[in-house]
Amino acid sequence: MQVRLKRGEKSTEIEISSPMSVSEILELMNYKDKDLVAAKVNGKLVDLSQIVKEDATIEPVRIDSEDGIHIIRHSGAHILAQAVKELYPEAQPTIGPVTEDPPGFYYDIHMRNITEEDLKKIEDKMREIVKSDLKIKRKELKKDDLKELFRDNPFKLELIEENVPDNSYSTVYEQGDFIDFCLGPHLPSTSYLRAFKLLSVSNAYWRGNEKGTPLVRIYGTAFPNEKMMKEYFAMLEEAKRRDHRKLGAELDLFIMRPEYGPSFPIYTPKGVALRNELINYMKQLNRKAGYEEVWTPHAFKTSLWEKSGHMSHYRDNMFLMEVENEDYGMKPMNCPGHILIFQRKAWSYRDMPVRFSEFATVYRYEKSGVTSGLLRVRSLTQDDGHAFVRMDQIEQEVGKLIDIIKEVYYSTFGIKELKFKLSTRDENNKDKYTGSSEVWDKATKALMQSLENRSIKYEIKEGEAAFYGPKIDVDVRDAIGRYWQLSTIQLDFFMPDRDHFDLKYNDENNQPQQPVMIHRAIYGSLDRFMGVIIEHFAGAFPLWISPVQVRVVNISEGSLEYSRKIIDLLLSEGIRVDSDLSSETINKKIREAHGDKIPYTVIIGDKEANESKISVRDRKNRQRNLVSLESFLTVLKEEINSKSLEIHFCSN
RNA sequence: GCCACCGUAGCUCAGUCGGUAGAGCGGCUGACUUGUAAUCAGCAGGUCGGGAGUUCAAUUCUCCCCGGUGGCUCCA
Repeated sequence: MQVRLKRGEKSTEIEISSPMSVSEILELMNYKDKDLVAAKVNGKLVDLSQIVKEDATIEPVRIDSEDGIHIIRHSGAHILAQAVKELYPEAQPTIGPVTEDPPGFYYDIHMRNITEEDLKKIEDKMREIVKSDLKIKRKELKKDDLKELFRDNPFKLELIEENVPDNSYSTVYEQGDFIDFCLGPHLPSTSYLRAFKLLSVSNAYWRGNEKGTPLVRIYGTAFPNEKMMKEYFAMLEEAKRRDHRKLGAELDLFIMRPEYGPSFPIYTPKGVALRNELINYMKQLNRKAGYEEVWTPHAFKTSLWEKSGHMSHYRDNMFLMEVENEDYGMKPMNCPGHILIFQRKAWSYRDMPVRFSEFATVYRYEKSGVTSGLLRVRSLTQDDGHAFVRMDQIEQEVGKLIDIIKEVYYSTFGIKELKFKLSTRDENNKDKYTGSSEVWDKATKALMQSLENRSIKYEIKEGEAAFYGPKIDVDVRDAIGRYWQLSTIQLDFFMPDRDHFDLKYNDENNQPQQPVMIHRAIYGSLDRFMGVIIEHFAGAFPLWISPVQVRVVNISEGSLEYSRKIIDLLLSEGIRVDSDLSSETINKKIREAHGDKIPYTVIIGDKEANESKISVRDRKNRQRNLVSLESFLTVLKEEINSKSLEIHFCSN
């Protein structure tokens, strides 16, 4: 047999006469590497113990390669499970996958709840296992033998039943007394786990089903060496500094008073300055896209929510109240209100699309464990909008929306880490959905087409469509790696139908037709979007949304009067200005301006006052002395109007 | 909602092996009048998240509640 060893560009070949393992072959070829953990044989990732029986190309997989790291973490999960089994013999391991984001692994185990102290003990036990350098052995077993082996573990039995066809084989991995049902590959032995740490304990459910068996989930991470692990933790610390909850408090953008309103953010003057800029920008885009702005009340009688289906589908998330024997509900969504506006008159096919937009605060009761800073709250303001369109207008309308999303995220805010998702119907469970198959297929195709026309990469999430229609969602990553949904474009065949609001327009033959509703939001939740951009800019906002654009500081009391004059002039030009005219030192004032991430600090001393000039320092430590106020204002206004992502004045 | 952890001054945190608490920053007052990342001094702030229990005594121990943080199908 011909065996070729491939290392990057180089390759060498030998001839072997009988089947032998990868490690034997490598030894034969004099390939020695203490960082070798696995190999790719003809492109397939396998253990070093894998027997080669035919012509093959072998690529060594080192511990610090992408595949190597994956294997370390996978074996880390096994060692974790082994440690748990040794400490708690009654524990039943279930699944233990590698996670991409955050980088690491977890193992879900059916056992009693454990505390952080227990976690320490488990980690110590893992170190023992690593130290004793147990060989990790792969074995092939028949399905029946697998079932016999795991007869005490119903979870593994379920997995075996599900994944291994009758009468066929699958693999287990054995290290010391521990054996796990697993496809592998794994490290050659436990001592290769050189840098690892257990991170946290939480609670998960078997198959993610809240009514299923609760499991203990233990999170950990592992790296090829201590240095890489340290770097990772340092990076995490850095990310925490961007956390919008921390920055929101430091920059005085919003507060929370959980004792009075858990997860109801309260916006302070600076936060509102930022919000207003975001709102004005979006209102302008909405107008350009043909949306007419409307306003609807914050509560309606439940009769409206019954008609819209919210009382049957969304009741648990609604704030309900009784007033004078009548039931009311705070609005969790705006669609029914906008439908009432649509219904106020008769429409022609020529009028379509009809579009309404509203910056509307909605109220949703979220379960106590799922709220998080501004990213998931119970009162949120949506840049909501609804377009009522003809079937043939879907693709164009959706395309326009995608263009807006691209403009807002990519161009205006420079946010590139977006994930587009197309949620479609579960093809095996069509009864769950309203509307005909034909309409669904057409609509899904239209969504797909509008994404592809703009060469946007997207994931298809089959089965994640709402029961009333397919949708496109845009997710973004936060400072600590979690993804949150921002924009959404949802098609809806449900609310316009005869059983609900029975919406109509007349076609060219004067026949009544049912419009399709497009629910859409670009920021999604303004609150969430604020959280995202606080983290994205780490609080150093572009000038146009910066709550304080300019701070004026004086050097000493002598320049007080001239400082006040400059403040008034800036204010009269519509610049958001604050000042520090206290008797503190200039050193301290500058330090604080930097801490507050103020874009421009205007410094006024005797020199400036005498020459009727100003000096400007920016938050990047750059400075221009003795310039005219006019030249500064020109640049300020240019940066504000162009929504510049950079501040330039001090760079020339 | 479930699991773990957490809740001390406006903020960040220390502390009490059970005897009702302390620092820095911030605030206020005064002195200093400063030229580019913390001037000095004094003062005022806390029913130690809420409730109940154990105890001569609870911020500290126990239980309950309220909040916060992280996690809750990235399938063997």
